[in-house]
Parts: sequence; C-alpha cells; structure tokens
Amino acid sequence: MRLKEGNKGNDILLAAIKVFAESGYHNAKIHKIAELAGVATGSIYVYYKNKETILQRIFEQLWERLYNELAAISRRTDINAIEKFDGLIDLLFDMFIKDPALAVVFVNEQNYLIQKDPKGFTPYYQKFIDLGECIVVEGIDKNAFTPDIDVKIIRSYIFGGLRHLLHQWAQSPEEYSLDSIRENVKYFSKRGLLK
Amino acid sequence: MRLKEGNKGNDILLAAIKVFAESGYHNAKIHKIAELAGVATGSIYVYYKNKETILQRIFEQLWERLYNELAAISRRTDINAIEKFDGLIDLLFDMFIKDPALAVVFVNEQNYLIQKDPKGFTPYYQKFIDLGECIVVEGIDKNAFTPDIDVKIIRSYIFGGLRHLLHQWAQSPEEYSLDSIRENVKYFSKRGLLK
DNA sequence: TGCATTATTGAATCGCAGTTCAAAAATAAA
DNA sequence: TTTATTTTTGAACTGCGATTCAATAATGCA
Repeated sequence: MRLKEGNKGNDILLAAIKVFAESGYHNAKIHKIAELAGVATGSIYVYYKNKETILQRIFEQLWERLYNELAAISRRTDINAIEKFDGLIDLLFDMFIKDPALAVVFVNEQNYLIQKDPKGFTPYYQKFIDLGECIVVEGIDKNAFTPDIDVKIIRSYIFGGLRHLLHQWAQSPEEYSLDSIRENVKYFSKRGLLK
Repeated sequence: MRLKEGNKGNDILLAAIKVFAESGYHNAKIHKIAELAGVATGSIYVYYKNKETILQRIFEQLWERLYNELAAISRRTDINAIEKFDGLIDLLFDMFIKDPALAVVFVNEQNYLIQKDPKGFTPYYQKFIDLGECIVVEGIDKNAFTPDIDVKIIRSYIFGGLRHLLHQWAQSPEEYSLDSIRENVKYFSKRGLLK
C-alpha cells in the first residue's frame, strides 16, 4: 500500500486559482497549474476528472464557505437587519481580501460556468443569494428599510456593484484602498435602503 | 472588376454577437458565425484578421455609439445633473433593450478582452466612463449630490450593478420587467447620491 | 528484504477548431 | 464575348493543449 503524499488535491486547487486569475480559464494551461502545484501534468487527472471540474470545485468551496458564514450571521438575534447587511458586505470583502486571485476568478469565470452547466454549479451559490435577500426583506418587515424597492432587483444591483468593485480592486490593489471602498459601499447602499 | 456584395462585414458582426452571446466567445465556432451570416468560413477572414478582431470590433462599435450619445446628453445646458444621470441610465437600458445579445456579450467578454490586449481595446470605453464620472462630479459641485462619497468608487459600483442587472435580464427577459428594473435602479441610486 | 498495491509521472496521443489558400465564381470593362 | 480583376468559397492544413496510459517510484506489510 501507499498513501497519497501531502494534500495534492488542494495544492492543485490553489495553483489553479492563481493560474485562472492570471491567464483566464480558457487560456490557462494545465501544465502550468501542475508546475505551480509541484506535481506532474498527469497527476491533475488523478485528482480531477478534467479542467472544468477544477473550476467547479473552486466555486463549490467558495460558496459553501460564504453561505455558512452568512447563515451564522443571519440567524443571530442580537443584531438587527442593518447590522446583518453590514455583515454581509464585510463577509464578501474579507473573503476576497484574503484571496484577491479568487475574486478575479469569481468575476471572470462564474458566468461562464453557470451557462456551461447550470446543474453542475454548486447550489450553495443560490442559497447564499436567497439568504442575502432574506436579510433585506427582514429589514423591510422591521421597518428599517424602505418598502419602495423591489428586493430581488436591488439585491442583484448591489451584488453586481460589489462584484465589479472587488474585481477592480483585485486587478490593481494599489489604486484603491479596500477600506474606503467598503465604507463607500455601505454608506451609499444604506442611504438607498434605509427608510 | 467586382464589387463586394451587400454588407458582409456587418452581417458577420451581427451574427458574431448572436453566436458569442449564445455559446460564449471561447466556445463560439467560426463556421457557425459564417453560417448565420450567410457567408463561407473563409470569407470571415477577408473581413476580419481573426476571431479576436471580431470581438474588438463589436466593442468598438458599442462604445463609440454610447460615448457619442452620452456626450450629447452631457453637454446640454437645459437639464441638470440629476436629469443627466437619469439620461445615462436610460442610455444603457435603451441600448441593451434593442440588443439583448449585445448585453450578454458585454458582460461576459469585455473583461477578457481588456485583460488580453488592453492597448487594443477601444478608447471610447474609457471616455464613456470618464464622462459618466463627470456627470456625478457636476452633481456634487452644484450641490445636488452628496459630497460624502468617493465618485470613482460609486461610479464603479453603479456601473457594476447595472451590468449585472442587464445581464440577468438578457438571460431571461421574461422574469423581470425592464421598466421596473430601470425605475428601481434610478430610485435606489438617487437616494444614495442626492443630498 | 521482497512483494503487492497504489501513487506519480510525463511523453505520446488525438481531436478540435482557427486559419490558410488555391480554385471557382462573379462582375466590370474592353 | 472575352479578359482582367476582385470576391467568395470550403476543403485541407496545422498547431495547440487537454487528456491518456504504460512505465516507474514509493510505500506498507509479511
């Protein structure tokens, strides 16, 4: 018997995030991911069925984590809807500060993957989105947020705005301070949402 | 002598927008564009150097038009900054109502193309973005918009939000009414911007 | 130490699709 | 009609890179 050395499956995933961010999914070469992960080209196919599976796995991990963290925030009773909304924004910012390359991959490749194989895309994404919407609905119900908006539309709008900003930041982190981005987003969005 | 029949160059561009929207740029097959345009595969290469050039041309045309229309709005003196901001939103909505496939291509492929060859990307895009920023700055200067925001950040935020919404709408136009999207965006954004 | 089993390797394969180009067709002028 | 010129064609080419797989290496166990 022989056991697998270290954690090659994860090494490959981490390398793939970097290479996908650098070159884009379609221009990313498998041998480059292998090189960065410190494994042979063939090893990739021991751990993942194919290139697309790697991308799927990246998003699976991302949204599962984000969903669980948002769920923890959402079920708290010691903070109100406004604070939960803040928490949601912080969650996204924190995730992508830790891993800017992941932010780039998210913005550039998620649409492609969903379009390519909607069934294969992690359900945690939809669960995350739904939960975000719940928080806004809670805010409206508790009279903190204005009822004069369509929650689904505004949820998408905010999400798209965040996505774009995080992407810009990840592309050139020196240009903007992430904290200033974060505060501006909160300020602007809450003015839009609050009663 | 022989003259070129009809306007094959444009036929190809229109077909390409549809095929790129349908399959994504990387999965789009040249022969399918040719088929839809009603020309032979080889003809594509008479009119465009390669596949990437077609995509570049699509964005060139898009942003040149949008920039010119926004410039016309921006230089008007009979309307204020708030109305100009409305005009900007309407401009984008109108463009993509006319051509939902173009909205999809815009959202999915623009980042890729800019990353691939920044110099080759149409300068009208940046001009458009700058002009949009000017309108917000004008609003702040004239005391209509709050000065408590970073214009560049909020400009990106709004732009990203619009982008995402238009994309969602283009993917499934029956799900949302575009007019309701438009009104929600204006309402929410102006609450964020106004003094 | 030797054997069995599993992990790892990376050169070779193979299919795909972007691109080319020689031939054919269409048109204008003579 | 004939000729010269340009457009159009699409089958063939070609290069790339994802994937495969037979060989090799590493490990655990007897």
